[in-house]
Amino acid sequence: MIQYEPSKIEQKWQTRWYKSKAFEPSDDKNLPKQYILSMFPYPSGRIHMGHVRNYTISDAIARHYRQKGFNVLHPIGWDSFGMPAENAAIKHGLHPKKWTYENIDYMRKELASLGLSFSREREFATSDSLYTKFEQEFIIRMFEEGLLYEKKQRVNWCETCHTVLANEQVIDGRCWRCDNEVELREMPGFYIRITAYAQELLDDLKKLEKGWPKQVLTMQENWIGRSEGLSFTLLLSEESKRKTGDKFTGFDVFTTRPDTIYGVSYTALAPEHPIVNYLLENSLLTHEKRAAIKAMQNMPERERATADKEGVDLEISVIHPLTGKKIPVWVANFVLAGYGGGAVMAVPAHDQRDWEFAAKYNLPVHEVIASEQSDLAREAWTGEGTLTESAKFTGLSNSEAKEAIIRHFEALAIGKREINYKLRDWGISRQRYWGAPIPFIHCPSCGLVPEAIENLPVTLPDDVEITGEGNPLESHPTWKKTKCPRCHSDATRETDTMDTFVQSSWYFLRYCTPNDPERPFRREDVDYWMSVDQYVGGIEHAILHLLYARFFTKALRDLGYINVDEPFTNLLTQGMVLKDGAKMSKSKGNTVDPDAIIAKYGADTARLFILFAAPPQKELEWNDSAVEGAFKFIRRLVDRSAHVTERALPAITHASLSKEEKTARRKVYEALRKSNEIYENRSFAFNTVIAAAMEALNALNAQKNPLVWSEAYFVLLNLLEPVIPHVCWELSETLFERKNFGEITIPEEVFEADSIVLAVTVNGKKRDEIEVAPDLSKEEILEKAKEQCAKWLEEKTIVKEIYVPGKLVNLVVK
RNA sequence: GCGGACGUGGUGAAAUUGGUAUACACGCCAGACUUAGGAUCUGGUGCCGCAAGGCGUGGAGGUUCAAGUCCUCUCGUCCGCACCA
Repeated sequence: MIQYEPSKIEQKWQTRWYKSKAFEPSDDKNLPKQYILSMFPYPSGRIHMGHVRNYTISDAIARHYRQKGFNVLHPIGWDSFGMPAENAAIKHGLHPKKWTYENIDYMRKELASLGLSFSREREFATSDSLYTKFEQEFIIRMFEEGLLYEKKQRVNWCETCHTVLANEQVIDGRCWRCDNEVELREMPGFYIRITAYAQELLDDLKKLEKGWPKQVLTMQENWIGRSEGLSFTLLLSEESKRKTGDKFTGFDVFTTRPDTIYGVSYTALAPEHPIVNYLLENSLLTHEKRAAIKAMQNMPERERATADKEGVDLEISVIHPLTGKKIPVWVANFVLAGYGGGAVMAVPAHDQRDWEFAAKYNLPVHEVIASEQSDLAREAWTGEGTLTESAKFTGLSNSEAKEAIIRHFEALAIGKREINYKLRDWGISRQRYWGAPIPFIHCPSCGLVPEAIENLPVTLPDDVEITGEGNPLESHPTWKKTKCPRCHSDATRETDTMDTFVQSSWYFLRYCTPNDPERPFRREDVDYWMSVDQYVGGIEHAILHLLYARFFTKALRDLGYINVDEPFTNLLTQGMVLKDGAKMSKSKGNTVDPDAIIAKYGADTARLFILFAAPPQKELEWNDSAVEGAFKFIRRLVDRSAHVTERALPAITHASLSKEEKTARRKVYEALRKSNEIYENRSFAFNTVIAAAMEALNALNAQKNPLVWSEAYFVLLNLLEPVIPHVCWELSETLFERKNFGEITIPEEVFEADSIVLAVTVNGKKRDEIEVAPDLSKEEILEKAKEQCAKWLEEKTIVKEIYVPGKLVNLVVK
């Protein structure tokens, strides 16, 4: 028996690949290309099984395309800014930079031990100052084009820790670290105007329909949340105008149900609405009412969603734009400040929220859409119907009325058709040290000024102490002190750093030109490599990262940097790795350490198991004995290679072979055909290719022909190389001097059998099988089928005979 | 509530897209070799039944010569969004 020692083979090939730069793409831009990309990792310290799965999938795809003669870019890098580095600094007293770069060095070795065919020359970390430099340049260009702006925002603030907290860091209204109650605070921050691209981001989802999972497209569509309707102004009544000091004439509302306009019985403002604030500040409400409104304002938006409907009558009124009647104005906790002007027209009869609010505060309900199924005593009627009590629109169906009423408003110039999006602008400010500094300067005379391009990058100071309390850039003695690039007077640097999603929004472009110190990338390289042909990563990035990256690509296009509309043509969202039915996690203690698996069985076994146990899109349940099974298959593959006698693809006269030999040959080429198919149709169902290869090996065992064995190894090592590369390179080198890596033609004769087996079914139920010559006539086949199934045909009349060539015969009897 | 994905043996999963359901693997059972086996090899393994046979892709209907696959309804699991006017 030939020994299979994975550690020896794997080390040998990993070293050879590294030394020979085997996986660097060619500069020849005439070659057909494939850009295969996995989502880059955060350098948390050690790789986990999710990484192994992610990179094994993309590696198999990359290796396949290399064999097919493509120029393949399969890069790796590090998403290396972020909070865990600061947390480690607080906990272990390590500098975030040291911690991060040590982790990168360790994880790079771990990934190498998997035999991944990454380009080494294009690797970078997003915390490299060169990367920061170009990113800051992009941000400044966006500012110049109005795509970046500064405004005040309400944020979660922890007074004891002296920092802003992300929503995920607020647990039951308290700080995750010190347990102090979090307060909402208005703070200035930088925002990227992603909403300017809402329509294009929505429209271009169509371009991705072929290559992206439907689920992700739907999630993005919902997130962008386009809705079409009518926007108009509700004017304050004369006495209300006076009451609010003539500061306001009215407010805008947006509705998707203009057909219900005659059913408006009150209106409601968000607690943050300027009119509400005016009433509060000028003590125009009772003490109780003011307290109630303040309580609403202090409740975070996420909590309001689950809270009961609450409101306060503001004791002012507006005029209905069509009827001229007075309508009371309330403040309500369910009205969102950031959407549709922060105010709604309320139609309790035809909107469930409005109905609940009206029920609670005893407000009138006017039915204007009639339907037999409607029961307004129980709930609002939101379905179709006919308009009633709607002046000249009475009698129209509500879908006709929508259009008619919008046109009516436009004709009178008192309202207009409007499109609203749920998508909000992207707040990128983080009061954190370990991130890319936002390259702006606050000048007492010039205001907000971008840093001069020639001064970039604005880098982080190394001499900081990370305590977790406050932003170290803020407390650093000198860092933020600078000169205004415009007037050269003393000025202060912005101390916030950028959200790490900014870095991951353009890293795929940086890979196109290997580590150019002069520019972010070369235009011609991007033109050649982009878009990414296959992107592989977790479903958890379905919205944020994938939406931001799509936006960034479009924005950089419009800034003149690139000529690409969509960054990722095809997307594969891999399933999670589970153990005992739950996601592997340290806290659950159900992790399997990739290093230990590689040490015990080798990388090829780990890769084989991961690709065989489930299709890549599905969840993968870890199974120790199935890992063992994968190892045994490789060992058997190595062992049986002793049957190979030829050093090249042998010529075989198919007709001269025995039945078993023919079957073995057929199975081998079926596996090859399957392999080609899964890449072409982008299903990447490696599990079926591996199963086909196992079937072929089983069929080979039933015969002894050395030529058949030789041919089989020539083919099987070719198609298994993407999955178990080390052992395939080893065997291929020894047996065929690697001449079998490349395109292999499938001889069609192997699929032509001497005889074929047809199923015979009676009334669709399988009763027997017949073996016939492939060229036998339909009549003879039917005759034979009837003969063999005579038992089932006794005392019956055949009413129909169906013959599906190569498949079956169906006899329909009565 | 809205949207999406998915329900196939004891388990992970196949099924050329309407044509022989359960390939391949794990597990289990039996046997061979062996001092031994948690190694290796061989065979068996959907369910009920002694058998003939019957029943089987979450459930109920339907279309069809033929349905895991198409249609309608329904139950269940998972995921995303969630007071978006």
